[in-house]
Parts: sequence; structure tokens; C-alpha cells
Amino acid sequence: MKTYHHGNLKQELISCACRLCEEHGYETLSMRSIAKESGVSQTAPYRHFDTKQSLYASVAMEGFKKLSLATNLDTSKKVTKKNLVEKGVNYINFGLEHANTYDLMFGTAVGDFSNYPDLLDCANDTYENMRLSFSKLSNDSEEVIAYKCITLWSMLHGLVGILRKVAVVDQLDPEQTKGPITSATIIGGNLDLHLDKVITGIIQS
Amino acid sequence: MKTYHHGNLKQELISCACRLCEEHGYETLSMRSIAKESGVSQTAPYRHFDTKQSLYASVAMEGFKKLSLATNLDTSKKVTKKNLVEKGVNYINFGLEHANTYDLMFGTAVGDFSNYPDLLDCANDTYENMRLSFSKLSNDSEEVIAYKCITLWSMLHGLVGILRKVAVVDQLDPEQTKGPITSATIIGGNLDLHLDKVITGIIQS
DNA sequence: AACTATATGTTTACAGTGTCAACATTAAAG
DNA sequence: CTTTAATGTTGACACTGTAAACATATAGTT
Repeated sequence: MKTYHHGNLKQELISCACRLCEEHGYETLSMRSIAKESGVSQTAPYRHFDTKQSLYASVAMEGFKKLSLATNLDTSKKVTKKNLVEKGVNYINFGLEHANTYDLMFGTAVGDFSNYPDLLDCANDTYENMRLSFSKLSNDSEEVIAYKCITLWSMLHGLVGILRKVAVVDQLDPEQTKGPITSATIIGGNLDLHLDKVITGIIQS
Repeated sequence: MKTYHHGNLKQELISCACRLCEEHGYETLSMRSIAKESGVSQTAPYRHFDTKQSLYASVAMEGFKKLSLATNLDTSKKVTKKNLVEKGVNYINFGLEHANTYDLMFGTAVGDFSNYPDLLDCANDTYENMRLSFSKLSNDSEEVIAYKCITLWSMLHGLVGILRKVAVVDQLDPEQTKGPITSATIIGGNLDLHLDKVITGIIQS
């Protein structure tokens, strides 16, 4: 039974877009292909999303929710350094395993998050939970905690970006592997240890 | 005097693309607009670039060259920690000041660098000079040096990404500035000091 | 200098895109 | 039950990447 009104189109469009983004990257996404995939006319999505960018924003928001699920610590209990390390490992694994979605979340496709308050909230949660984690871990001032948060988050975000770039180099340029050892060799196999060192450094800073 | 053959079209296309990318971001770039801007027919660029992506690759390569100019240390002399800090500051300033180009260089637009050997070389130079800098700074093993390189590069790359995201939040969400202090406040004004701490930590690790 | 091959440019064409306007149908509110 | 708002479809427009066929200039060979 095919009805004129879909009934749950918005959600379907979003989950469809999330899937296509995850699989093929957001750059290959088109309003029309999503519409078709959802079995609906080309312009139907425009009843739910003003622009393609606002669909992107919804996909990015789902991404941040998943990132939160994967990384947020239960800050009601005591937080240990080990918890933070685990959080970091989960963050980086999320970035590497959901690379296409991660690109959408942290790239330029969505533009200014302020235009999408819900997205902004979800993105801020990522920061906020990290802030709480550090907060439970020590008696630092808010300023120092914020400072440490940015330092750790930058390191995690940077690792996701650099590991991917360097991994590609290693994989496809055999000459390179004979030269200096790179992250794919060093950090790839010892991510926990690496993050432990880094986080120890940040805590003591 | 308007000749049929341009004479230097490839270079003009590249510099034109670089300018447009820098100003408006690579996402708004089109083959046709670049052709028009260069005063040439729509499809003329295809005599010099197989695909849009290969034009992107050229623009990215120019970006890496500029990044090298801005950050490479003279490793023939003695390298100090202060040199490295300065390098880091220059790196981050490049990333923030040439944000659109930086996105192209480190985003997904170009795809696999291995398809563009010249680009790959230029990109590797960024890593190689960092490696040499660390190499001159200590007697670490190659493995440790590579490890420290990745750590520093990740931190720099991550800061560029996160500072921009958080800066946007600060700028446009006044509520946020009343909450926890963020990077725009802390690190924005004290980038040197921040990097000094970070690099000290990496060196000692 | 004349002829040929190659590099470089133009025109035309096609399928795909984001998005708008006009219209159709259904669900919700009074 | 009637009106209104929400949600869907059709058709259109300007723009995109890029391939094919054609035009012209340059370089190389005799």
C-alpha cells in the first residue's frame, strides 16, 4: 500500500543520507539521489530541508550523537586517567572507522554551526563532556581545564587527520616504508600507549 | 592582441584557481568559472587537467609549497626548541590565514595523493623537514623521531581545526563566552606559550 | 620553405545537480 | 464539514563536469 504521504519522510531522508554519506562520502551525496533512494519525488526533501546544507547539518548532528555515544564518559563516578585514555582511543577509532561522516562533521560542508542550533548543541556536548572529565580528574581552575580540553581534543582531532593521510602514503608508496617509520607503524599498533603518554603530559602541564 | 593560443594557460588556470579557492573556498570553484576568469572557453582547461580533481591537486600542491615556505626550518644550522616553536606558530597561522586552501590540502577533495606524485612529494616535504628538525635537536632513534613528528604535526593540525570550530562558537554564541573559557580566549592570545609547553612535552616524551 | 604531427583551443552536446514555482493531495483544526 | 496547513508531485531554469568533433597554431622533419 503506497500512500501519497510518506508519514516519516524526514527521518527516512536523514537515515538514508547518513548511510550514503558513511559509505560513499558526503561529496557524492545529492538531494535527488536521496529522494530516489527514499522512493519519493526529486523535490520532496525540500519540504523538510531548506537546502542541501541543512540536510548535511542533520547528518552531522547524527554523527555527533554517535560520537558522544562512543566517547562520553560517565562523569557521575570518579574519572581516572585510564578513562580518559579509553575515551581518546574511542574517539580516534570513531574518526577512522567513520571517516566519511567525520569529514562532514569537521569539514566545511556544513559551514557555520550557529545556523543549526541543534547541531551546535550536539557538537558542544563533545567538548562539554571532555571538560567534565578533566574537571573530575583534578582541581584545576576552569581556565586550565578549558586549556587542557582544547589541547587533548586538538591532539585527537589532529591524529585522526594525520593518521589517515600518512596511512595512505605508507600504503601506496612502498619507498616510503623503507624510510623513516611513520604513524601507521608506530602509533597504529600502540595507540593506547601513545595516548597514555600524551594524556599524562597534558594532565601534568 | 588576442591570440588563439594563450601561451601560458596552465599556469594562469592554477593561479586563478588558487586565488578563487583562497577567497571563496574550493567548494565554490568550478571548471567553467575558472575558464571564464582566465578568458578562455569553458572546456579549455581540459587540455591541461583531466578532471576537476587534478586541478584541485595542483592548487593543493601550491598550498604545500607555500606552507613549506612559511614553516620550513633551515636545518643546516643548529636547531633549537625555539625554532620549533616558531615553526609551529607559523604552521598554525598559515592554517588559520589560508583556511580555505588548508581545507583543500587536508580535506577529501583531492583524494589519494598517490595519484599526483608531485603533490605527494610536496606534502612529504612538510613531514620531512619536521623530521630533520627533530633530528637536529636530539640524538633520538629514527623511530622516536618519527613518533615525535607525528605527535607534533597532529597537534598543529588539530589546533588549526579545533581553533576554527571553537572560534566560531565563541564569536557567534555570546552565551558561550560566559561559560568555560575556550581556545579563542586562552590559546588565541598565547599561542607561543602554548606551543612552547606542548613542544617541551613532546621533546621530553 | 612546405608538409606533417602534435598541442592547444572552441563549439556543441548530454546527463546530472540545486532549487524555485505551480499544482495536487492529504491530514489537522475550527 | 469546511477551511487551512502540511506534505507531496511536475515542470522548469541555470549551472555543473566532461566527452566528442572540429579548428588553429606551433614544432619537427624533410
